Amino acid sequence: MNSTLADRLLPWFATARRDLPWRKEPRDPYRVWVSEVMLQQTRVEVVVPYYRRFLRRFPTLRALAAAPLDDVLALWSGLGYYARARNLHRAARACGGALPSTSAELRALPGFGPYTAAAVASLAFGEDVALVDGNVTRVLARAFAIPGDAKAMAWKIARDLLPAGRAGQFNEALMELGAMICTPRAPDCPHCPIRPICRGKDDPASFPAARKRPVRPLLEWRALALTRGDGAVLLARRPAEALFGGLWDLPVERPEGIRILGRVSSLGVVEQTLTHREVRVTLQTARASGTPKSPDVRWVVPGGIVALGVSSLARKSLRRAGVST
DNA sequence: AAGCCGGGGTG
DNA sequence: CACCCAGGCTT
Repeated sequence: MNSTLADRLLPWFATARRDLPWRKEPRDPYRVWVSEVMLQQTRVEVVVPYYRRFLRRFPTLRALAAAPLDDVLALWSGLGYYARARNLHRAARACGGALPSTSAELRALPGFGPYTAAAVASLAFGEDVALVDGNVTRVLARAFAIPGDAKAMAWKIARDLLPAGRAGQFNEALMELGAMICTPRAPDCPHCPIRPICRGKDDPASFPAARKRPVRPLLEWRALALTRGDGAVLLARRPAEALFGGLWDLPVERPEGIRILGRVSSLGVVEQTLTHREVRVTLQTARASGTPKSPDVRWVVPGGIVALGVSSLARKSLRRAGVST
């Protein structure tokens, strides 16, 4: 008997499956969606606490659609890739109370690419549709010894292997295998359920082929921590299309309507390494007063920052300036 | 097809 | 320090 990959994978998954908050049965499409978006390029352990907070504040799609974008970004603060939050919010408002139930319709909503549309459709609506993420690419690249860039071939193989009527389980099992056994480094081949049919088991490090990374350019920014007598700090909203778009941050210069009192002093340098950028912020501080002219500039009192979207880098600068976040 | 978009855990 | 994570959007 020539047993298939699905035949080996599904029994293993039934016993090894992690208990994650978005796996509660019956699957709620909204919850599946939120988890899938948060999990884009983001590890499970990082997502879990964000997911719990998000669902507590926005328990339903309607609650999310009714909320202001700033509230959504506030709960996304620190998670990164903030376009995900903006698209999630846009899609919630666009889909009129309920998610569409097919991958083709989902694909038309903002933030739904090939992966997320297939994930929500198969996991929440039972559609027989394959998916490929970083885990699946790695698992299939090894299992079938795919040379070079394995992504496109992985999609073809995933479709070929998909067991009818069990797409959701199969997709989740494939990703779980990639996360728990067939890991990027030091995969646990001896305990792998598909080891007998894996072509890459003797050389897992060769698959998928390594991509070369471009060098990280250095961004040199300035930031001004202007504080008021009552402890408030002045924040400015970043342009939507910029890095950290739509989030609140320390201003680069003195905004219109603001007077600086006394002397400007240095707070040194704050740094943050991103995937494609190295950011170095030269930080200064001063006492100030006045009323900002732009609505995108605000005095934020201590404790008020929690209600705004703020990047991890901005949080570092605020901490350096002695502002509690 | 390639570049851009965060942040952090891990070897 | 390099690598990569339940990717999508833009050009």
